[in-house]
Amino acid sequence: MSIQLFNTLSGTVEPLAAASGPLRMYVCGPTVYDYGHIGNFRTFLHIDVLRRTLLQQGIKLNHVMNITDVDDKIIRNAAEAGVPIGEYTKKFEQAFFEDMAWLGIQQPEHIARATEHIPEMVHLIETLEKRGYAYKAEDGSWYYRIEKFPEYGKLSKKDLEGIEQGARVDVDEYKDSASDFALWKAPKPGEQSWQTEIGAGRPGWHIECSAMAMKILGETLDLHAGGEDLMFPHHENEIAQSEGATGKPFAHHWMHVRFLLVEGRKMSKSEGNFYTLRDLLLKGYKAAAIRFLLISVPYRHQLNFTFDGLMESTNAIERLRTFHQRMKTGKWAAGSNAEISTQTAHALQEYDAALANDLNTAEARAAIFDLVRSANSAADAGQLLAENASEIVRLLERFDAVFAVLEDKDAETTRAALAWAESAGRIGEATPELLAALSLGDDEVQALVDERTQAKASRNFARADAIRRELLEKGILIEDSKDGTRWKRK
RNA sequence: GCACCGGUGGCGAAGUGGCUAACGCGCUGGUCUGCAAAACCAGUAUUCGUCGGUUCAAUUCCGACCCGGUGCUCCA
Repeated sequence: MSIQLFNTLSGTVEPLAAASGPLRMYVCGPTVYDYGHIGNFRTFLHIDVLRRTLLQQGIKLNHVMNITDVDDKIIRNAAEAGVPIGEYTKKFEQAFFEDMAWLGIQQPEHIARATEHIPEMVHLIETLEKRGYAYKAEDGSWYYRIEKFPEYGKLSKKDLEGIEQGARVDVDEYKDSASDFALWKAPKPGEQSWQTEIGAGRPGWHIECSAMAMKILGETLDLHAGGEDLMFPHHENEIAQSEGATGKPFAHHWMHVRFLLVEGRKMSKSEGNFYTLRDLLLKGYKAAAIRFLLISVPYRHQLNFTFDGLMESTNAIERLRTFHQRMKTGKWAAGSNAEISTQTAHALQEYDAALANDLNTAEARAAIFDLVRSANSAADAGQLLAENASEIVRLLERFDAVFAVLEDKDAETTRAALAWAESAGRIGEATPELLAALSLGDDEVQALVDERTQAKASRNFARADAIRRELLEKGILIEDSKDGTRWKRK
């Protein structure tokens, strides 16, 4: 089954395929000037969903993500912090990868840093100059001559006149035309710059992606992806630079992930609804729940991120995990119930079809929940047999290869976040409930659970209930069943 | 202002020119349980922003309007 993916360039849903060999995909990564927020991660999570879906279908990938480690904001913030930009960006790059791991986002095959590819960018600018697309301005900056590239605007469906009339493009006295964009910025006093064949300075924002993508993946990519905001001007400029230099299509397929809302409003610092992953972890929300919420709404739809939604995701994951455990560890009679087997096969088919249909994660999720209900029901009625259970476990594993929420690593992740908060002087932001919840280690919990089991055996229900209440106050939930007592962290 | 996207139950959200409008969470009642929890069962939108139009038939197509978002400017 090939996957159908909306292509911004053509405006239609098309099969995503590699021209040859592994699928060459380039993703615009973060500018490492601050901690990543949930909007950033919505994009990277959906790209992770794409990545995992492709891998699940046996498609080999060559996936590159860049790290923008030099730009205006970095220069400004590093100067304010009084540290060299390399030191400044390193801290946030590390935090970014830590966040990615906490959210279960897989590492791409290649990470490309802008500052490590200055020669490639310079070379590309030289090529563009030879072909008449680039010119050097009086101050030593280099610009791209947009009028030389008539296809400019084909991705974002803009026409040049509209852009020029938009008027708010920066007016730079040295440019030939207001809409020309910077390839290379002349040095300013006190700013980091590089001495190169085209003069001293630092790269413009767009050139790094063209240079690194083409260096690592070749002149034509199968897929290029990023947040919807990057469509214009960033991706449009990448196309202009790359196609101007090679005369070949830069990327066949373009994928853009929609922005999210937070509590129905756009997320912004001034609205007071701006959250980094770390903010949420310190409030006691689980990384898995954040992941699940951010991927539950398909990537082309606007997601409304709310705290109610986070609770919903927490509970929904809990239900899936409980079900997974039940199927895995339950004692089932030998054999196979044909009806359940058919339902499982149907769920698998629906699940695969949903993801293949432009990554419809909402439908894929629904297919799984449908099966949860019918299988639980059959299990309660004693009609679910061993073979059915293992089929279902296999299906859940297939689901989890993309959704990655079944394994409970939440306590571990939250402890790591708390350790960071401690070192960053932000431990005060951790909620009392969260600190209480992690105050007991697994062994201590188990000891109390064992004591309660003893109390129950001797019908000392008062003591048993007291222990249960005490544990609940620390966020630990007790479940008695025929097969013994289980516990879990809320 | 111009362009594009969206408005579906208490909340989130899928979807389709005509079958009972998925799925999750929540809530209510029941089964089970020492009591809980988990799980299951039943209930929870005569209706898909508003008003018109096309059609035998529209939530689904068209138009206007209202609301939210995005781009035109740094932004995932």
